[in-house]
This record gives sequence, structure tokens and C-alpha cells, in this order.
Amino acid sequence: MQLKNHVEWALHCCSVLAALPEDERIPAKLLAELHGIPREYLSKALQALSSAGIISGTLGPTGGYKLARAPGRITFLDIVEAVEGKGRTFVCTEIRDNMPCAEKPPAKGKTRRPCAVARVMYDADKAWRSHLQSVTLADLAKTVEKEVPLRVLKGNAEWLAAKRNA
Amino acid sequence: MQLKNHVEWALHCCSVLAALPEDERIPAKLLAELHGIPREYLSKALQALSSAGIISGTLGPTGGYKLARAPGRITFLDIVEAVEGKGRTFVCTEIRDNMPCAEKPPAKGKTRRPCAVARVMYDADKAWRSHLQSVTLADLAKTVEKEVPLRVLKGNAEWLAAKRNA
DNA sequence: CTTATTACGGATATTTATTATCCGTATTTA
DNA sequence: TAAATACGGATAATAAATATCCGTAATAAG
Ligand code: SF4
Ligand code: SF4
Repeated sequence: MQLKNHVEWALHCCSVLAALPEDERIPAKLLAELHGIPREYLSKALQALSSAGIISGTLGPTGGYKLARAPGRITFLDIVEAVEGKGRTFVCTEIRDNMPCAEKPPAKGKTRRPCAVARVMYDADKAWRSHLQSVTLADLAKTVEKEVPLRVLKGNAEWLAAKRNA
Repeated sequence: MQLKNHVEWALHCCSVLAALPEDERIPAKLLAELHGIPREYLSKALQALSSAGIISGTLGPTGGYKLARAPGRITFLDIVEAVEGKGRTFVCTEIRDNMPCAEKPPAKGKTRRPCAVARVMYDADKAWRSHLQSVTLADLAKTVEKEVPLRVLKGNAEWLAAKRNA
């Protein structure tokens, strides 16, 4: 059980976009080159983020992506769910119905209370999501600013600027 | 991202074993029939549980599986990690090293503090595991006893006993 | 208007993980 | 001795993740 690498890419890209001056954009090509990952494949992740309303893309030359709203209003959960889906990690296939003396499954349309096993797993899932929801891109930016040497931050920003004006 | 169905099977089987009188055993064949799942495949999950020290299997006729320790000392996390592995759900491929102005990766043997992104994901993972660790098989048994009609519990127990003496 | 550049989305191939089955070996009870 | 069992290795089938390709529409600049 592993999150797909789209998640890591999406988080990184959002982190980079969060450090971008208002009304500037970065094309997918540059984001891919910056991270050393396949451009076409990264595009899928970016499109997922876009259709989830987290980033917004604009067409044409000088086009590219930028955050669709303030970094303080984008949580890790938003990003993870955008690329990984909102589905639960534990799926119940109702094997209890195969037990010889099981209760009969509910009539079509009606739903049954999830069993005790499933509820524990769902609650764990909720705890995971809850933690992801408690951290925003703004929080991340603050941490990065504290931990990454200024030289590195500046260097990357300049590399980006140079590439975009080339 | 989804847990494998082994997890569901393992949880169910442990739940059944927890309701078993001391010094009785259930062979894999019966556990599979009880749940309507493929026997040979279920065996893999049971072997994983066994080698993790959660259940113990004995050979020969009248052999089978039973819990290796008291239900109160077996947590959901024990079971999940036994079949799913202890690996983290978020894997960091260190794509930051591809950034043009990245810090150099640490010398061989040395480790680097995980980056801010990874730490958030790891903490979420920890929250998930922590919740799973807080629930034991004994807790589950108590809930099941409360929620499942006595008729069903009895019926299944009798089905099991009949099969084992056949 | 034309051209270059971009996001977007559909189709498809490749690789890996999950799901499932098969069978031989060792151990234990009757 | 024979039947029943756990165990583990090998392998096949299926699904999911990873990756690439290409056509379309939109936009900015010359
Ligand atoms: S997890 Fe619960 S609901 Fe799902 S199959 Fe098992 S017993 Fe049934
Ligand atoms: S998650 Fe953090 S450590 Fe992992 S690649 Fe991204 S920046 Fe690097």
C-alpha cells in the first residue's frame, strides 16, 4: 500500500507555486525540468490539481500554472485527495455475508451500519486525513523558509526567472 | 491507494479466533469456507500473521490456527502491519536533489533530516497507525458481542463446531 | 492573420503490484 | 502407515500505477 508518486510531485509543485509572486505563472515544462521528472506524466497530476480547483492553468505563450487561491487556504489534504482520490484506504467487501448464519443483507436502496471492523479502519483513515487537513501550504512555506538556506532558495528562484525569460 | 484485501481477511479471521475457547484451533480450510474466500490465498495471509507471532499454527490432523496471545494484547496495528508491511504510505524519492540549486546529498552512510513535506506526510501516517494501535481484538470482541444478535453468533459457533467434528 | 506556445484530454503502451493457484515438504494425530 | 495439516516456493492471471504519444483549443506576440 503506497501513495502514488503523483502525490509527492503535486506537493512539490504546489510548494514552488506558493513561493511565486502574485500573477506569475510556471508552465508544466519548467516544473518537470525543475524536478527532473517526465513532463507528460506530471501534466496528468497538474491537470488533476487544476480540475480540483487548487491550481489554475492559462493557455498560450506566457501561460502556465499558479495557485488558484491563497496558500493559507490550501491544505495537504486538498492536494492529496486531488491526485489520489477521496476513496477510503480500507474497502469492505462485506465478506460477513458469506458466513453461514449471517444476517441477510439489507434490501436494495437501504444501507447497513458499517461493522465494527470497518468502523475502526474508517476512524484511522479519518485521523490520517484530519492531520493532513491541519497543515496548509502557508505553514509549509514558513517551515521551508526557516530550514532551507537562503542561498538555495535564491538560486532556485533565479534559475526559474532566467528560464522563463529565455 | 488501497489496502490489500488480505487486511480485511486477517482482521476477520483474528476476530473469529478471538471468540474461540482456549486450546481449540481452526484450520485454514474452515476459515476460508466460513468467509467464502480462496483457501490457498488466505493461507498466505495466515502465514504472515503466524510469522509475525500473532497467531500460531500447529500441524497434523486436529491442527489449525489459534491466537498466539491474549486478545487484549493484539492490536489492529499488529494485524495490519503483519500482512501489509511496516512501510510508510508516503515514499520520498528525494526529487529535491534534482533542483538546479539543491544542497548536495549527504555522504554515503550519513542521513539527512527528512524535508518539511515528508515530515507532514509521516506525521499523518503516524496518526493513522496510532489509532490502529489503540484498538485491540478484545475491544472488537466486546463491540461485536453488543451489536451482533445472539442468534447469529450462536449459529456461526455451532456451524464451526459441527464442521470440526465431521 | 500567422505562428509559436501553452493547457487539456483521449488513447495506448509499459511496468509493477495485487490477486490467485499449484504443488512439494515437513509435521502431527489416529 | 495413512490422512490431515501448516508452510513455503514457484508461477500464472489480473488490476493498477507509471509513462508516452498525439490531437484540439486557446492565447500572446509579431
Ligand atoms: S470489515 Fe466488517 S463490514 Fe467489511 S466485510 Fe468485514 S465484517 Fe463485513
Ligand atoms: S518529499 Fe521532501 S525529501 Fe521527499 S523529495 Fe520531496 S522535498 Fe525531497
